[in-house]
Amino acid sequence: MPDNDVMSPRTSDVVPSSPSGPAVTAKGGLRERKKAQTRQAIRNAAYRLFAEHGYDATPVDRIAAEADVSPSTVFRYFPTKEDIVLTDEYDEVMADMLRARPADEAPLQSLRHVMHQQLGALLKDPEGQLEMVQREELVRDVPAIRARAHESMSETGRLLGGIIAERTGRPSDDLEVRVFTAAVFGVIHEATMFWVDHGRREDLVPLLDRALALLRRGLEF
Amino acid sequence: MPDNDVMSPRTSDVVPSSPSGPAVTAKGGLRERKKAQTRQAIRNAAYRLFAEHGYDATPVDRIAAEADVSPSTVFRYFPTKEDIVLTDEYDEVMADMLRARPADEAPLQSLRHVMHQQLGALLKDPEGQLEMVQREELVRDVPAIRARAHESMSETGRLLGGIIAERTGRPSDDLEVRVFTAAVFGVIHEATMFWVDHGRREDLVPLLDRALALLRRGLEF
DNA sequence: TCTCTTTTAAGAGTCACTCTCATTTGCCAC
DNA sequence: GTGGCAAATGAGAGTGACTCTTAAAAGAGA
Repeated sequence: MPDNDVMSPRTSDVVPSSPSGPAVTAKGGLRERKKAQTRQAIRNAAYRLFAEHGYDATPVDRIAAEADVSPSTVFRYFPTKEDIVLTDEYDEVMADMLRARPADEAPLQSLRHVMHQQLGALLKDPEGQLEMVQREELVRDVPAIRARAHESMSETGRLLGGIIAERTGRPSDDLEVRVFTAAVFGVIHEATMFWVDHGRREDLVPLLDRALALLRRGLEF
Repeated sequence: MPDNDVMSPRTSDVVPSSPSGPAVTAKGGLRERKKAQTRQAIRNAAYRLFAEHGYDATPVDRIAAEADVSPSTVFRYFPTKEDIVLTDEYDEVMADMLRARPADEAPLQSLRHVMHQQLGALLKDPEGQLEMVQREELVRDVPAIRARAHESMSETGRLLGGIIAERTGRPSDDLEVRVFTAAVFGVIHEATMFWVDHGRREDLVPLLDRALALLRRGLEF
């Protein structure tokens, strides 16, 4: 009786090697390609239907039908309906970016650079930009998704916090480190929400910089 | 056809006047007393069962039976199962505390004082202390509750942010104000989780002070 | 005691999610 | 190619949170 574990590729088939996978099967096989394809089909169908009818008014069965798979397959790829929206495929990428920063850089600066890189990559192609916008609008509008997005941010924070702890020679669940990442990611999320709330009329990057600058000056305003 | 709106008393029958209510019915009637009583019965039953069998393994029907009410009544009092745990009855209290602070005090200091007051009141009687500990452990252990707790924190932040915005003469959804409250409440939540994670062996108040001090010095550590 | 209104219980229905099992399908010798 | 193997899928039943409707019960006030 084999455990099914189709999910969490954590990266599309562009990135060559994943440091987490236990020397898994090759990535060019027909099987792998079909999986990625199915995953994307489900996600596309979901985004389309969410945009048209709204999140709550779109049953998973409907998404399955639209993506031409069975409902059980949807749940095999995404543990919950929310997860269709909330990819955290970027976590490992950001972790690598952070590890690449000079060890003596102030943590706040390191994270600022990582954010810049990450956003730069994301906003480069219109594809990724559109998906980000759709996702953030769902985060704004759907309470269940917003709550999960927060949680997801916390996890990212914990991951990157571990790296910073290591770099500064502190225990991995040091209070200061945890508080630091909580503050930074909470602030990033809030600035992003501000951006979405205001119809994305200003550029996101300067908004993030303002937010992080406020943090750096000890929240004096 | 009257809309049922039993829920959200937002305060037990101790506090005399609520600034939000539209001059509602008196608070000493038998009806009101029974409502408060039912609400508490449900909550007590829930906490007892959660402690004994775990959150996920406790169906709402079971809670209803234990509290001797029908399942529909449970949902009339608490919109979701999570809400049985996540009271935000303290929000308005904290808002009043914040309004009572001197207008020229630094916002970070004001919130620090409010937290101290609030925690002081909460930890005074063993009743409230126990309920807080139970709640925070559920927040730690149950992802759904943790996510909602985060959300709830954000709402509190938005409420108090409005007061701070007013005080500093800024628009109510000013970026700086939003980032400020996001940082402060994110940090408070993280420090509280740290406290719970470490078995509550240290006092919470000093931990919060360390966390807020880190914020004040611009996250340098 | 008699109304009026609020609160409750009961029950049917929807939907997210889980588990199991039989069928299909890409994979890999041979 | 072909046959065996493991992985992926589909189908269906089951659980549990939550919604909505309706009729009975119970407090408030005359």
